[in-house]
Amino acid sequence: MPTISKENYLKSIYSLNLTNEENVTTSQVAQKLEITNAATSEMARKLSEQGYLTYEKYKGVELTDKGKKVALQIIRRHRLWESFLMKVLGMSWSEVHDEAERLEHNTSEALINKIDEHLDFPEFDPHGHPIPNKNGEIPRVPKLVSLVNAEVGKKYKIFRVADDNKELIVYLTKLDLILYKEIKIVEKLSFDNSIIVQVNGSNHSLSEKVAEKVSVTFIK
Amino acid sequence: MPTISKENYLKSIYSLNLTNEENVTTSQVAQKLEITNAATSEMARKLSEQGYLTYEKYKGVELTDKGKKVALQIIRRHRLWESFLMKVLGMSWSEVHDEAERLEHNTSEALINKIDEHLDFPEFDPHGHPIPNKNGEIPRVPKLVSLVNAEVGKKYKIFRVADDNKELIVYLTKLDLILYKEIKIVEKLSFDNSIIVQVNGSNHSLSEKVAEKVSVTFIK
DNA sequence: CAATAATGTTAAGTAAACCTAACTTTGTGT
DNA sequence: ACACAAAGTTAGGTTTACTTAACATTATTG
Repeated sequence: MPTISKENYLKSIYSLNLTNEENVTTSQVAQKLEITNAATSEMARKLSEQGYLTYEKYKGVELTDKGKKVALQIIRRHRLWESFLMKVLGMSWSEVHDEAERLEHNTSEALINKIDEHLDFPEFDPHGHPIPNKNGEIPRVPKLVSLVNAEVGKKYKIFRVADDNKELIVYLTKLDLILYKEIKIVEKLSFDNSIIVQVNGSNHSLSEKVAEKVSVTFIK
Repeated sequence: MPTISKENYLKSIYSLNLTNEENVTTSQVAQKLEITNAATSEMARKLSEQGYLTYEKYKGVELTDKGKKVALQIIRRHRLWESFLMKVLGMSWSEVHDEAERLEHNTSEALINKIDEHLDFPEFDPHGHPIPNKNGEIPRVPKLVSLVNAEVGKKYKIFRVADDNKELIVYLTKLDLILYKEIKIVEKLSFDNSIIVQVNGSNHSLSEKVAEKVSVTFIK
């Protein structure tokens, strides 16, 4: 069993890999985990010794099947906990990420499977991220567009919101920009890349920073 | 905030203190936590430096109000988690202790209060232990007798079973010696201090070791 | 294409929480 | 009461996961 710290490295590498063309670098991981590059280099060496990833100095890391398996397990736990805390215990969208971040490392297979069952095996978490099943298989996700690339005049449904920023989520909730909400792109302002969207009949301006964190699916 | 390790020391000291006449000694704590006396002595020094307890060399430790507060908080989390895992997620009596042992250190105030509310503020956990409330107040417990001291011919209700031994709980469950079950003391064998009890009309012999772990209330 | 900036690594040090082994204090039995 | 056993403490060592500072490699750019 990897330690909590190692689980966090593997999880970070997995998710960085999804948005990376190239190999994940040690400093990307360091930034994500808010630790020094030095710590990451050292851990990369250890994790590769233990077969969780391959590591070439100055070239970055890549998860092995063994490493991916652990990462997917942690991601599964995280997303199921988030779902459970919201749906069963009524915690708020903005609270659940931090809570799940701790619980995910302290949850047995038996417990997480009970939670999965209790929720009737959900495919997506409250932020729109797919939940790996018992075997680490990930549900198919519809074609997503980042809100920054959405087209003016078209309608979209909010499908995913980054879950790692509490304030962002509080802000979006306040605007009723919640999951599965339908929105229309009213205007895009090229001088600052902000976007004006229509929600519930009223318009809101979103900065580029915010729009980057929201993914949508096109609806006719 | 104390570390997980420190939380465990404080919790152990608190519960040892309940059954102790004298001060809790470092080696009692060491035994309970399955670590060496050396580690416990050192930790006693640190915890007293930090104001969680008073420590006099060779004389043992005593929790301060600050230390008691932490201990009660952890105990509250433990017992609420146990209740929740059984009642809401259908985990078994024997599974929940170990699970709660991990979760108790990774649960925010907000979450534990949601759980408390979801369970409608229970007073006792599935093993019969009282659950401290938000303010650390402990519900009144009826007069309990250890099963080893129960009297032949009288009837009792099972009120508490030690939760720290999985096998014991599996064993008792198999005999249907579960919480709130009514039993009758049929016989006590003085040569080995074993006890024969009647449950659901049939008799079972319990060793002294087992009987020690069960507390009962007298019923007329 | 060489200088320099940026990125990444190594070495040495720290804190927490343990360990073993040696030592000290306390309790017990005759 | 005093010798010895039991209980408790201290000293020194280990592992994990970090840190800072110095060093090495790779990328950029003038």
